[in-house]
Amino acid sequence: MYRKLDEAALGAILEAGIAEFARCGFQPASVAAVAKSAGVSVGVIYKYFGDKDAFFLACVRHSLDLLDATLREAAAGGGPLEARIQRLILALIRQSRSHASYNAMYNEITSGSCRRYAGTLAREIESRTAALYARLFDEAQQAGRLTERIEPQLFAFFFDNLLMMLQFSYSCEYYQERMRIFCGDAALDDTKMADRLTRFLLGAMKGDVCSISSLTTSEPPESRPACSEPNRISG
Amino acid sequence: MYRKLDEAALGAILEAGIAEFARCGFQPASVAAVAKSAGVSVGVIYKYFGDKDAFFLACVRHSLDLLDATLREAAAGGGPLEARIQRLILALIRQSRSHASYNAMYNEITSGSCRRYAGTLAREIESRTAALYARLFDEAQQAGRLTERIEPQLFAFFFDNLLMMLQFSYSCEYYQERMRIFCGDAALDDTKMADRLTRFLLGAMKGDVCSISSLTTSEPPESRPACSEPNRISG
DNA sequence: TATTGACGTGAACAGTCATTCACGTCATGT
DNA sequence: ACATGACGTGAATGACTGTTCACGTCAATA
Repeated sequence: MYRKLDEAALGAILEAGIAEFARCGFQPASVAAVAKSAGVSVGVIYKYFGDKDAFFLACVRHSLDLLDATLREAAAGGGPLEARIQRLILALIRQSRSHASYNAMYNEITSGSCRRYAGTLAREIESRTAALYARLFDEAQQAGRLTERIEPQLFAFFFDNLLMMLQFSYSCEYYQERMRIFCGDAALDDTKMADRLTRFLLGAMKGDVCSISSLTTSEPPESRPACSEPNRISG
Repeated sequence: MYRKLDEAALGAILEAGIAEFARCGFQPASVAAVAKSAGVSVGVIYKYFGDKDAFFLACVRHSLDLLDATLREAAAGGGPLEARIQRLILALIRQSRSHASYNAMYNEITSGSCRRYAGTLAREIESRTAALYARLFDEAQQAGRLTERIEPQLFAFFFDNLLMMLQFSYSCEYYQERMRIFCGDAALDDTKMADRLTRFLLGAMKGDVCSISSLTTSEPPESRPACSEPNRISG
């Protein structure tokens, strides 16, 4: 019992930390509660991680590794773009259900009490997916699969916005409740949700070549043939 | 000085509260700090609002009123659907910039330390927009302006997801940094951002009538004519 | 087996914060 | 001008939490 903690014990501490931070947020999380839930004394957390701040960052990074693996696995398979997107969405939904704490902790990271980590963590967390998605949609655009009327980075941004909200919707209480208000029972059917979001995204990728002529436009990336449909219906 | 506080003074306390809750989150927010920043003693906050929980709810509701007004105003004008959507987006972006605390507080509401309000607040906050958007897209679908392949409520859900993330992206530090990572300088141009998101949404509304035949489909709301384009390009 | 010291333990400390309430102040009514 | 009491004040209270460190334990070594 008085030997250095092994990998598994440290992992258990990190898991307990993730659960606690996800449950309360950074500041209200209690180090003593983490220690108790992990079956160790507070002392070891300070010996191994320094202080609460460093422990928090360790928890974030630990959860990042696992999320990364999920993402990579889901994105790895080949196949048509549509199928890949749908697979990614479904994987994220399922991962959010089964590892709710991980996603809930992400939500906590974005909160005000983590303000001083905002820059660092945003860069650490988002730059990977940002680059990945930007490349994906850049290639799609070159292959003529993504409308020329939206820059690939912006498309990647909207895409990730939808994915993040979907993850929160399956792992944080507030967002769960919100999804139920919006979708009713439709929220319960993972396959349906993934299917509809895929359709939504594919529609957005194809773009609407008509009916935007009247809008304020700022340097449209490319002009397109005129619209062949009735122009608009005011509602 | 020893008269009952007037409307303005109470408003100032609520504003100070919103700023504090937005800055730290619920638990770390200090009632004493709010009192100091509002120029009153802690006592009055307890006299007028009961306790910290009740004060928090009062702040949320106060900010809701103002947000509601913005939303209603932006949604009120007529005109073509496209223009209305774009106007709404632009209004939300500008409102997020000018009243960052309000949106940042929303983000805090979704956090774990507000768990016990999740149900109540979600219902209070979201049901208005949820119903509004669902009706909007229901009408659009009946007018043939929204693809039949997505249920209006789900479309409204995705729509609001995008709007929420956009608001956070202009008011919370973490999301601001994230947006910069994804979009670079494009994030700075409000008109451009509103324009691109509008295009994205209009594309999604129109839907992609092709190329989903290979996907897992769950009870597609309606069948559509076969696609006339090459089917897919694997990437 | 005796010794050693690396290691985890958890009581104790210092600081913070929500909440209370005895008190001082001043607008009002006479 | 005085008495009254409604009202805000802010020091005090009690609870809680991050962090430390003197101590006990036990695996390894000779």
